[in-house]
Amino acid sequence: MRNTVARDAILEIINTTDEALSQSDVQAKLPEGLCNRVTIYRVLDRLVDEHLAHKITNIDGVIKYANCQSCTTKHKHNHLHFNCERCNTVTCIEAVEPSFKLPANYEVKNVNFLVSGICPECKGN
Amino acid sequence: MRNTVARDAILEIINTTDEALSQSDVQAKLPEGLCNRVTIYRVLDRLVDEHLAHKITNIDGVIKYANCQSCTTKHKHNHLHFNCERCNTVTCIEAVEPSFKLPANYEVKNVNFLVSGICPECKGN
DNA sequence: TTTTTTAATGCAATAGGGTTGCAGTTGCAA
DNA sequence: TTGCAACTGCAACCCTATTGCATTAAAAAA
Ligand SMILES: [Mn+2]
Ligand SMILES: [Mn+2]
Ligand SMILES: [Zn+2]
Ligand SMILES: [Zn+2]
Repeated sequence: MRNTVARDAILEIINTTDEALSQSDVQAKLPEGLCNRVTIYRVLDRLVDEHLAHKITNIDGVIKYANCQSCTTKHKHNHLHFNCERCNTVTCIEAVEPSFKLPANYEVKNVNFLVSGICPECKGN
Repeated sequence: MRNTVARDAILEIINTTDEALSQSDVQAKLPEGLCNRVTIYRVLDRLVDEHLAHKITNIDGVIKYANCQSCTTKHKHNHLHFNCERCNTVTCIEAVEPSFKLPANYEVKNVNFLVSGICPECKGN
């Protein structure tokens, strides 16, 4: 993958933000006019292909992206994601991996565990 | 809630289908022209309000609806949902409730556990 | 350094799921 | 039977996301 201005800027944002970001979230953080909005969609998808970011489908159907902690050869993201209804953020709860056991013959390829409610920050205010 | 033709038909479909349905899935099962597509959206939402159906956000962001087994005063749906990538269905796995424990001060209001992969039917074929 | 290759981008159009405002209709309680 | 709020149809709209194609620009090759 080529090292472009858009890629650098977007990866930097993903890596320095502690909440999952949608395309429009990323756009809001990018310098005005750095790149086209379609490019953001494409770069984010490429970062997923490169195992540098992972996708989360929020409860409202919007796709959010967050950096990968340690995915080299393949993605592994069974951790929980929390969507705060008040501040409307989605955060990776890396420490929590829900356990479950499917009946026989189900082949699991991908997991999207999303819990929504009120986050500690909003709770305290 | 009033007893309308659309409500009756849609509730019947939801209750006799063993997979979660989107608005367009419901529309495809309804007799041509029985009601407007907007009505389907509105009826489905009303069924959720009445605790007769629950919502699931699929991995692709599309909202699906399935009947409630036993929700009277409030919804309780911590069970797993499985999305088959091959036959593109979403099914309630009522028997499986993933266990997890959030750090302190998170208030959970809603849960959306979605696992995607290959279902037993598709696996066998 | 210059040339070449092709990945990456911008732009405009398009798709698809879902919502909204409002006028007209209808279930059902009185 | 009547009155009215709940429900519906329709058209317009919103939002997220994708696609086709011409152009640009990394970075490999010369
Ligand atoms: Mn995550
Ligand atoms: Mn369910
Ligand atoms: Zn919050
Ligand atoms: Zn299947």
